[in-house]
This record gives sequence, structure tokens and C-alpha cells, in this order.
Amino acid sequence: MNLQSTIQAILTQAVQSCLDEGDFSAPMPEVVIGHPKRPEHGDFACNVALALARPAKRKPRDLAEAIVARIEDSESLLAATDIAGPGFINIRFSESVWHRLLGDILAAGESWGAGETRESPRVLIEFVSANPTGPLHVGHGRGAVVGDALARLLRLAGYPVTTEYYLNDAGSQVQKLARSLQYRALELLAARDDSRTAPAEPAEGEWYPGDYVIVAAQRYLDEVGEPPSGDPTAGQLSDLAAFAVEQQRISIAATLDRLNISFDVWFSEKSLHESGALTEALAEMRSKRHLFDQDGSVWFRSTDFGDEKDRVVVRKSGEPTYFAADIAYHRNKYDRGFDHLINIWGADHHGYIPRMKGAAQAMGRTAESLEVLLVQFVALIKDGEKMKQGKRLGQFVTVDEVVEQVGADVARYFFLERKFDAQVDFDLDVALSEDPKENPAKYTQYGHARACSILAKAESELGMKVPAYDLALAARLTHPDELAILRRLADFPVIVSEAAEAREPHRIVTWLHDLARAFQSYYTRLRRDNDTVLPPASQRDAGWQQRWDMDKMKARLLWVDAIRLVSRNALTLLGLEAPTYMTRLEDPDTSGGQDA
RNA sequence: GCGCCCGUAGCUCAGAUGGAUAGAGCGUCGGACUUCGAAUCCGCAGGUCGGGUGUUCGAGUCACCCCGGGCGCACCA
Repeated sequence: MNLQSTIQAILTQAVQSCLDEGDFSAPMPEVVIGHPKRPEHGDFACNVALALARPAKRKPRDLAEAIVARIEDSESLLAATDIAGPGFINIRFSESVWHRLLGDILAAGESWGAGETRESPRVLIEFVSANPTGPLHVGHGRGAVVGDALARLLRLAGYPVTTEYYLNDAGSQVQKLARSLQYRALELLAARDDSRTAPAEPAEGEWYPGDYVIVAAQRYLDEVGEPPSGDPTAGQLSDLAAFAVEQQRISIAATLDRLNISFDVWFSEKSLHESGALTEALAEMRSKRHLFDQDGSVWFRSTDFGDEKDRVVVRKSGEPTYFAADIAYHRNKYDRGFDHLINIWGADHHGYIPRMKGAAQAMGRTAESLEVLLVQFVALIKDGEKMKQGKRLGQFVTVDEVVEQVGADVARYFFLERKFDAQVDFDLDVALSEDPKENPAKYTQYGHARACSILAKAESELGMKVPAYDLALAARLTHPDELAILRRLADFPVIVSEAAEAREPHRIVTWLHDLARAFQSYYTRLRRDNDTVLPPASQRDAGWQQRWDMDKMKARLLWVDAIRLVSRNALTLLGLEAPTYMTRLEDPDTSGGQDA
């Protein structure tokens, strides 16, 4: 049980006592606990007296006084309970609570922050699912990182989570890819053999002209041999298509791997067609009278579920639509035992949500069991101007380009830093700059590296390992910043839980950045105050141990270890490296700058 | 025209589900290294929270209406 839950329980009990004893009468309210904005107001604040004022028809301050009088603090956790302002109840824990908390954190280790493991709902997160017809671009990258972080977040919060990539290996775009591969392979053959005639370039819009197809074509020649020629109909090119798709899948997986993302499942759209799952899904919907025939096509009456118009599932030609496959796909997800589906889509797909939720309902599921999160676009800034993006323009920045330039950690940090439902600007001029500058991703990692560095130095130079936790030792932590940082560490499990429920990984980033800042601020100021954690080199003469406050140092080593641990947990949660050391940068100003 | 997302400091964004004096980073300006790591820290300046009306003890947060930006409105995937 975390401290926030503890204080909530105490106050809930107090309010209940007031009601039972007739101090005032009102329906039992929900007791909400938060942090006051100003730390001098206490560790936690509660506004329940304000909320009760209206139903109880009493002044909030009177209510607050009654509630405070009923607080039972059997374990003497509380140092102060004040009533402030219009009727806030401000709570301050005694210092020993924070000292004990340090022991809890160190004992929990990697599981500090984890929620209680639960069996249900089983969650399937589907994300990226970009067509396997080319490299991932920056927009895909954002969805990929957000989806991955969300999966990590929900797992840490305790949910059973599976991640999945829906591979669109059926449909017209795959034939287009096969045609492109065929053309490139024949082109390569003609280039090395004069007796061959070069193939005719496919019509514009009928193929993918990108260089990556040439790479795949070369591999095809190496591994399979000469491609089939002639009229590129689907049947003749199906082997070619399968090869091309697999090449792209491998390439995409490699890109994602560089971003520290891997999927539990790659789900093939084609398998739905081949297994008959698609036919089955439509048959079920027909039997439940959700389909009708009109104009030679088969329609899903999605308007029954709030969609603005009905949708075709089988074309006049007899070919099922992409939507039909998606219905079968989601039916399959449910059939595999997942009760809660999370789909992460690009913002341009929002019009697709009502029909998909309608399909879920038509299959007997709730609209809520299918949760669609829309990741907004990334606007690229180059030379101070927004770039027009899009495949049609042939200019889009790939994930690989970005990762190569800035590294996976910085790229991930950038995508996770903001709410995903707001558009962001990605300034290439800054991100791709060789100058590392001030970088919040590096700054945050540096907090962890610095903590590691202190511990390493204590051991290597002073022979001091992190001691075993001991409450008397922890009680030596009296610096206000030390206690304030312990409060932050205590928040981590709460932040994890709230961020998971709200689907907002960026809250972890904000929290971690704040922690790093608090730690670095403390650390730099200690030096100014001549109150360092470890004795400076100048003081390590013979017998320094007698003059140095060894217990305070040990307590601080414990404390630094807790910061290291929780920082590491948070970085891992975000999918970032937790470096133990970062090479020192040269200061550009000291190496030959001009006189001012 | 209809629908979804977004408008908070010069720029990029937080604001923990309606609370107390709206916060960071970058940028500007001024300071702090003989010392446990200066990839650091401290300080100054910078705001009618796009505008308006409403809901109530209380609104950046909720509702409605405007203004502005982005994206959708396929028998494409």
C-alpha cells in the first residue's frame, strides 16, 4: 500500500466517523488526495471538506475541523494536520515515514512502481501495422514508440499485455509491391547483360519507385533467381509478392529493433483470407442480420451503431474490402481470449473508428472493449519551415534516418515527451544537428549516470559499498531536499498507475525529468555548501574517517542508491537505456574561444 | 457543410481528471568550477491560458458559441 492510499484510507475513515457520529450529514463522498502545489503546505492535501460543503450545508472550514478531529492515527504517521485556505486539509507525514519508505524502495528493487499483477482484462495492443511496402517514416515512428511505451506501462501496472503488428500482406498494395520488385529485378538483369532488353517502367502510381525495392530485388536474384516475367497478374507474382513482403517485414522489424521495439506477434492479413476466417466472420454477421445486399454489394449496417453511413464489406466484384478483413481480424483477436483491444492508429484514421466499434458490437462485444488511440501527426521542420510530407511527394523522413542521426534514446524521448493526441513539430535542424546541445533525454539519463558514478566512486576510491538498509541510518537523512526527493520516489507507483489508466506515457517522462532536476540541483548545491556526499579528494588525508560523518555518508549512499534504482526503473519503462556512465563532453567555450 | 484533434511565456510543451500565488526545457541577460562528474547549478526578464457566454464556493481544466491551425468524410489500404 502506498502512502497516498494510506492517507486516503485514513481520511475516508475520518469522514465516515463524522457521518456515523452525526457531526454533519451528507452522502459519503469520494475522498481525493493530491499534492499541494506549494510544498510548505504539506505532503498531501485533501479538498473533501470543500466538496462536502454544499450537500452538508455547512461551512467547509467547520467540516474540515470536524474531519480532522476524527482522524485516527494509530501508527503515528502524521506530523501535522492543518486546515488551510477555504478548507483544505493539509497532511504532513513525520520524517520517519520517509525514512522507512527508503527501506521499502530498496527492498522492492525493480518492482518499485509495479502494480498488482492481475489476470484480466487480457490486453492486446496493436500498433504500427504499417503497410509492408516501404520503410517506416517518422509518423510511424511516433506510433511505434507510443505503442511500445504504453505496452510497457500497462505491463508494469500489472496487466497481461500482448503486442501485435497487423501485417497487411494481402490487397492491391502487395501486388503493386510485387510488380515493383519484378521490374527492378528485370532492370538489374538487363543492366548486367546487354543482350537483355530493359523492362518497361510501370505506370506512375502502379509501383513503388523507392531504392529499397532495388535492394530487395537484388536479394531476390541472389536467393531465388530470375523473376517470372510477362503480365504481372496476381497469380503469377504471388511468390514474388510473398518474398517482397517478407523482405519488407524483416526490414521494418530491424528498424523497430533499433528503436528498442519488438512485437510478440506478427499477424498476417493473408492468413485470414486463406483460413476462411473472413468468410466465417461475415457469415456470423449475416446470421445476426447486420449485413444486407444492395447494388450488387454486401453491406454492413454500421448506422445501427452510430456510424454516419453503412459500409461495403464485399464489392460488386466479389472481392472483400479491407474493412471486411479488419472485421475478421478483430473477431480473431477476441477469439484468442483478449477482452480488451487497444489499437493505435494514425490520426487520419479517425473516421474509421465508428464502423470498427460498430463491428465489435455486431459481434456481441462492447464498444468500450475496443479502444482506439489516435496518434497525431509529426510536422517536420526543416530550415525553419514545415515540410510537406507524404508518400506522393516522395519526400518523407524515415525512422532509420532519424535514429541514425540522434540515436534511439533521443528519438524515443522526443516522441514520449508530449501527449500523443497533440500534433508536434519535429525540428530536423535541431534534432539532426551534430551539436548535442542541451538535450532533455541526455539530461535525464545523466541523472542516473551521476547516481551510478557516485556509488562507483565510493566503492573504488573509498572502499565504501552501499550499506544494508537500517532505519537508524536512514534517519540521518535530514536535508529538506533529501526528504523531498524521497517524496518523489514515493510517487512513482502512483504515477505509473495513473499514467497507465490515462494511457499517458508522457507523464512518466515529465516525472522522471523532474526527479533528475531535483537530484542535480541538490547535488550541485551541496558542493556550494561544503556538505558533499563523499569527502572531496583534498580532505582524504590520513585519518579522514575520524573527521568525516560516516553515518551520514552511508545514509546518503543508501539514498543515492534508491534514486539510481527508481530512475533506472523509469528509464526502462520508457524503453531508454539507463547508462551508468556518460563520457564527458568538451566545453566548446574553453577551447579557443574569442575574447569577449 | 459534417466529424475528430489541438490553441498556455519569443519557440517547443507540461499543468496529476474542478482547487491555494499557472510551471519546465530551449532562447535572451547576469552569476557559480583548486572540491563527490559544469552534459551541472542559481538568478533576472517574459502570461488578458485564442475570444466570449455559462455552470459554482472556485474554471487553463467542464458546457455552448465564435476565431484560428491540422486531419478525415472511398466498393483505397
